[in-house]
Amino acid sequence: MEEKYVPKNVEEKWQKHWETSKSFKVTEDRGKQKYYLLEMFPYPSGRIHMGHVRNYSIGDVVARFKRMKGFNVLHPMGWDAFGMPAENAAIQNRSHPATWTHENIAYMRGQLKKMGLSYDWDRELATCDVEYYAWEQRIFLQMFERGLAYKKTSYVNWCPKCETVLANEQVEDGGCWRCDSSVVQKELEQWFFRITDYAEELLDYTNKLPGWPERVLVMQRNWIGKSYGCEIDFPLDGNTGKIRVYTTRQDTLYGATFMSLAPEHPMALELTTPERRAEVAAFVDKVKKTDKIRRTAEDLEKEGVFTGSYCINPVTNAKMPIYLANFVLLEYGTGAVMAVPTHDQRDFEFAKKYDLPLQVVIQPEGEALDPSTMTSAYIEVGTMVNSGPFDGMRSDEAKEKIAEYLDREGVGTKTVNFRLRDWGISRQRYWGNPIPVIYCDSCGVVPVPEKDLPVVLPMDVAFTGEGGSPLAKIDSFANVECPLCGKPARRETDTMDTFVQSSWYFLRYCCPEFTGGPIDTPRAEYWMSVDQYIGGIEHAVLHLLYARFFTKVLRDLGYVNVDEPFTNLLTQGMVIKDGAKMSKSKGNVVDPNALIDRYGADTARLFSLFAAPPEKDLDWSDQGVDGSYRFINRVWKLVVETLPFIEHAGPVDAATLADNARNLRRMVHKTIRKVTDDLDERFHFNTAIAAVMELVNAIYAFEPKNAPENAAVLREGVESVVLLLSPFVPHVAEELWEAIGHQEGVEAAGWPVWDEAATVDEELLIVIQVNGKLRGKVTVPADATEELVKQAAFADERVQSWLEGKQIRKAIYVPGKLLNIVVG
RNA sequence: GCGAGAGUGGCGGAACUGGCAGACGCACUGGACUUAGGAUCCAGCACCGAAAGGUGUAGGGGUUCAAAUCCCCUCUCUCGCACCA
Repeated sequence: MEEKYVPKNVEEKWQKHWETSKSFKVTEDRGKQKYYLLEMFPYPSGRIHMGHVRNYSIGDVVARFKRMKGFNVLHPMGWDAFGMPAENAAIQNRSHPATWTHENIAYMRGQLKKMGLSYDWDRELATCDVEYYAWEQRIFLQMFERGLAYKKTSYVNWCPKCETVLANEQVEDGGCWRCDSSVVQKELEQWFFRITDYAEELLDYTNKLPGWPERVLVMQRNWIGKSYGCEIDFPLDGNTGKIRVYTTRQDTLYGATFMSLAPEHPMALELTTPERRAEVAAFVDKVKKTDKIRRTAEDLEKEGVFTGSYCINPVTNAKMPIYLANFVLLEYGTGAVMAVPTHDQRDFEFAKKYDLPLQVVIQPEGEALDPSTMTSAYIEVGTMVNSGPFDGMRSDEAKEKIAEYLDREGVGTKTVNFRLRDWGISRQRYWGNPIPVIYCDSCGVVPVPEKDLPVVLPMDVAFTGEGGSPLAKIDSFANVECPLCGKPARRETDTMDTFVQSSWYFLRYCCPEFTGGPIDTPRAEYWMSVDQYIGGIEHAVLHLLYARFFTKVLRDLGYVNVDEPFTNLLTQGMVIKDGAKMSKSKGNVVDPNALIDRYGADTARLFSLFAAPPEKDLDWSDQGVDGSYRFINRVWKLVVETLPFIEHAGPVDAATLADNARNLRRMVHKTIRKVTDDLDERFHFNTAIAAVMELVNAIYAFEPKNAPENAAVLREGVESVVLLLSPFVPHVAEELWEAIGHQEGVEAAGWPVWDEAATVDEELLIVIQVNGKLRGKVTVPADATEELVKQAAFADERVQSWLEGKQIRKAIYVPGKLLNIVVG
C-alpha cells in the first residue's frame, strides 16, 4: 500500500475493477430481497453539473449500503435524450441532433464512471434510441384504442415565425424566447392523453404514499384541484338555448346579476348582437394575442365587453347581461361564470368597472352590507338574505340545500370539477418520438399498423431553424399510403412531449433488452415498485404526476401489477454557491471535472453528502471540500500507521480487555449502530459521516497502539471505519480494505453489525440540576439506583453550595440521565 | 392572498419520543515541528465577565421540575399555488 493517498491511482484501479468484473450487474434473484433504487436520469446536455454529483452521490450511498446489507439492488442509469436543446444545437452547429446527443452521452457517461457510481451499466438506455421509443409508440396506440389518446383542438402559445408551439416557460415577455416575435394564441389540433380519467385515483393515492414528502403531495393535490360545486343552466332571454356555468358557490346564486363568458367560448359570437359585433371581435382578438402567462396573472386588469344579449337567473328571473371577460378561462369548468359581484372579488371589480348591479345575498354576522358602500366582495360564510326560501340559513348549510333544490327543479346538478386538464403531448419538433398515426382523406385517423412499427425518425433532415417542423418537410416521411385504403395519405409529423419518455423509463430498466414488448411483465413484477426514487423538487408535479399516470395506464393495459411507481421519494435540495443557484451568468459554477481532478471522486462525494442533509439546499464551500479531503487523508494515514499492529490480529475477546480498550470498543459498536440508523431510516448522511469522524478521532487518541493485547480491538475499530465509510467513499474504502488483507471486496464483507452488549455503558454521567439549571455532574455505575445518584449529587460540593439554606421540595430523576433538585 | 416549510455561534450544520444547546466540519487564534507552510500535530473558540456567575436557539407570552423541541401571538425568509368561478 502506498504511504501517500493519491486519489487518481486508487480510483482508476477500482473503477476498472468494477467495470471488468461487472460488480453491479443484477438479475432477478427470487432468493434475495430486491431493492430498486432510482435517481432521475439526466438530460444529456453536455456535461454533468454539481446537482448531478449530489443527486447521484446520494443514490450511490443508498445503493452500496443496501447491497452490503444483502439486498439484490437494481440501480440503473440512462438518458432522457430527446428534446429541444439537441435541435437548437443542430441548428447552430449545422450538425445532427443525434450526433450531438450521442456525443454528449458518451462524455457524460465517462464523467459518471469517474465518480465511481455503482450502476448496472448493462441496463443503460437512451430514450432517443429506437429500441426505446419504438415501444412507446406501441403504448401510444394501445392508449389510442382505448380512447386514452385522442385529438382535440386547443389554444396554444404559437410563434408565427418559428411556426411552432411554445411551452409557457418558453414565452418571455409575450415574445418567443428564440426569435422575439410576438406570441399569439392559436387554436390547433393536438394529441392529448386523458389523464383526467385518472384524476380521482391520482388524488386518492396522494393519501396512500407515506414515503413521499408532504409538500410534493400537497403540490400534486393542488394541481389536480378537485372542487365540489354545481353546474347550473341559465336560459337565454328571448331565445332558446341556455348557458351552463360551473360554480362552487351556488349559495350565492340569488346574487348573480350578470354572466361572464370566456372570450373563446363557443357561444360568444352567436350571442353577440349585430351592433356590438365590431367591439366584441376587437376584444376577442386582443385577448387571444395575450399569452397564457400574462392572461392568468393576477395583476391583469379585468376587462370585458357586453355581447348585447341577456340570460335569465333561474331562481330570481332577473335579466342578466352577458359579458365576455378576459379573466374567464375556457378550460376550467364550463368556460362560463355566473357573476356575483357582492360575494366574489373578481366579479366585484368587474361590476364596478362596467357599472353592473349588485345584490347582497349573504350578510356577515352583526353587520349589514350595503351594495352602495361596499369596497370589496364579502366571500365568507354568513346568513342568507334576499334568497327566497333560503333566507335565514347559514350560507354553508344553504350550499347543500340549494344544490338539492336545483337538482329537483331540473336546472342544475351537483358536480365535481378538476383543475387538472388532459395532457397535451404534441410537439412540432423533430427530435422526439413520432406519433404513429396516418391521416387519410377517406379513412380519417388511422393508426400505423403493427407490422409497420416503429415509425423511425428519418436521419436526413435539414436544420435551418425556420419554418416549423422539419419532419413535415420531408416528403418521403410525411407522404404515405393509407394502410386501410391504399390512397395517398399524410403521416402525423408531430412528435411526443419528452415527458412521455420519462413516464415509463423506470419500467424499461427492468428489462431493457426485451424484444417481446415494452415491458417484460414477470421481471417488472419482480422489481417494481421503485423502493427509493431520488431527484430534484422541480419535478414535484409534472414528471412525477405523469409517471404516476402512466404506471396506472400500464397497469390497466396489463403490463404491471402496481398502482404506484415510487414507494419512497427523496427530493434533494439545490446546490448553492455564494447565496445563489450555480449558473453561468452568475459565474459561481463549480465544475465537477476540476473537482475530481484535484481531489478525486471520493472527496467530491464525501463533501456533497457531509455539508448538508440531502433534502436541504447545499451551500458549496471550497474550504469545506478541503476538510473532506483532509479527512480521507486522515483515514488513509490511520490505516498506514496501524497496519503493522493489526495485520495479524484475531477476533476480539471481550472478557480480557483493559478499560480503555473496552471503551474504544464500546464507541466502535455505538458508531456502527448510529451510522446504520442514520442510513437506514433517515438518510442523514451528514450525521453518519460526523459519527465516523468522531470514531477516527478516538482511534487516533487510543494508546498504546502497538500493544499486542490491543491489536484485536484496534483492528475491529479500523475495519469498522473502512466499512462504514465504504458507501460514501467507495474507492478509498476498497483500497484500504484490501490493504488490511481482505481478498474479497467490502460488499462481500457485508455491512458491519453491532454487538448490543458491547454498547452498554458501564458508567453513566448524570447531570445534576438545581431548579432546572445545570449545577454539576456525577459519574455513577450504570446500574446505580436513584438513591445512589441522589447521594452522589448531595455529596457534590458545587451542588451543595446551591442547596445551602434552601428547602428541598422535590427531586426529579430521569433514569440514567438527569437529576433535577427543586428547592424553594 | 392561500398553502407548506424554515429561522440555532463568524459559516455549513448537530441535538431520535421535552432532559448537559452548539456534535462534526469550516474559518479564526495561539503553540509545536519547520528553510518554508496553503502539509501535519497540539490547544482554544456562543456572548458578557478578571472570576464567581449571568445571558443565550428570530421576538413576545404561556404550559412544565425542565422548552431549540409543546401551545398562543408577532416578525422575517424560502418554496409552491395564485383571477380555477
